[in-house]
Amino acid sequence: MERTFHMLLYRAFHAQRNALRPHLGELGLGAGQPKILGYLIQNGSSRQRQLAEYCEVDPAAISRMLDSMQKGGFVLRQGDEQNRRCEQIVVTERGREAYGAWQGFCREMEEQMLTGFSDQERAQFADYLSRAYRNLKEGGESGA
Amino acid sequence: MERTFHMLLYRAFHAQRNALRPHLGELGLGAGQPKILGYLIQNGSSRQRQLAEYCEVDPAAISRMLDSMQKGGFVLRQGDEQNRRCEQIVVTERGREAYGAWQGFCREMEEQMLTGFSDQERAQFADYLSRAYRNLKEGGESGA
DNA sequence: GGTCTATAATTGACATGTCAATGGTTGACA
DNA sequence: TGTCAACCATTGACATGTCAATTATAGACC
Repeated sequence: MERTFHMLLYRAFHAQRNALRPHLGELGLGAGQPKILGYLIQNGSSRQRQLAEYCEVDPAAISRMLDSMQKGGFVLRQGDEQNRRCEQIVVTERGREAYGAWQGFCREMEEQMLTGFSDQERAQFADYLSRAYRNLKEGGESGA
Repeated sequence: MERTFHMLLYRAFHAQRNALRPHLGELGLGAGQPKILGYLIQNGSSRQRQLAEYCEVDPAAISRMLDSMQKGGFVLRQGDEQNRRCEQIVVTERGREAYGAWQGFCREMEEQMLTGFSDQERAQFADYLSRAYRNLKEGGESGA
């Protein structure tokens, strides 16, 4: 039944998303939003352009997600004095809390996903995924 | 920088989709549509409900994709005489051709993605992805 | 036969992603 | 200084996904 890697990756990814969806609902976050919070927490603040690059997503998507996250009280847009084109985005306390909870859910999901994997297999799996990503990324840059 | 499996899987999946996107444009297909064609080609025809289960997607999404695919001449909806609630979906010649081309693009992409992977590593990678999928799937069924 | 429930598909409302176009701001350079 | 290109964010149009509600048909049971 078509055991292509395209299919395998799609299904694993999809199953992950489905496993996490209910928790997103609990937290009041959308699917792409925890990633944004994680980046902001690590970096203190960020422009939307940087967020888009980090998330590998169109800036338009970031813009709209931030609308919703700001409404939910997870982040703030504070204009940049030096450069009025830009917005500096910062996380609120509420955003930090939500991200902490999210990480817990992710760990649970990951344990479930990796049931029966030895430590060595986990490391190998992570390595394969990284290499696959890099291979595609490089091709996309030079080729296009 | 947060090396979670959630992140790793997301990025690999995303890179795959980005690599294939231009080809989808060429073919006039949307992202979820080749999967539908593949199923129809293997099974001759199908109801929309079955397609939704196979694609692990809401029936509503299938309904709208079929609208577009029918408009594009890739499939036909032919009512079921026995059960007028249902539609039997069939692939057109154009649909078969597009799917053939799609498979070629997928193989190319896969080669790119697996550059530097030995045969044994490929097999292992596929195995890990399948196991991860099954683990999540089972948990989702019993747990929820 | 008539009602009641289950099923197939569709539709609407919303979130997220793409691409293309727009608006403001900055900065470089003649 | 004035123009022009580059850049950041936003918006609109569209595809895809979710969930919830609706419509039409089937099938079961009284």
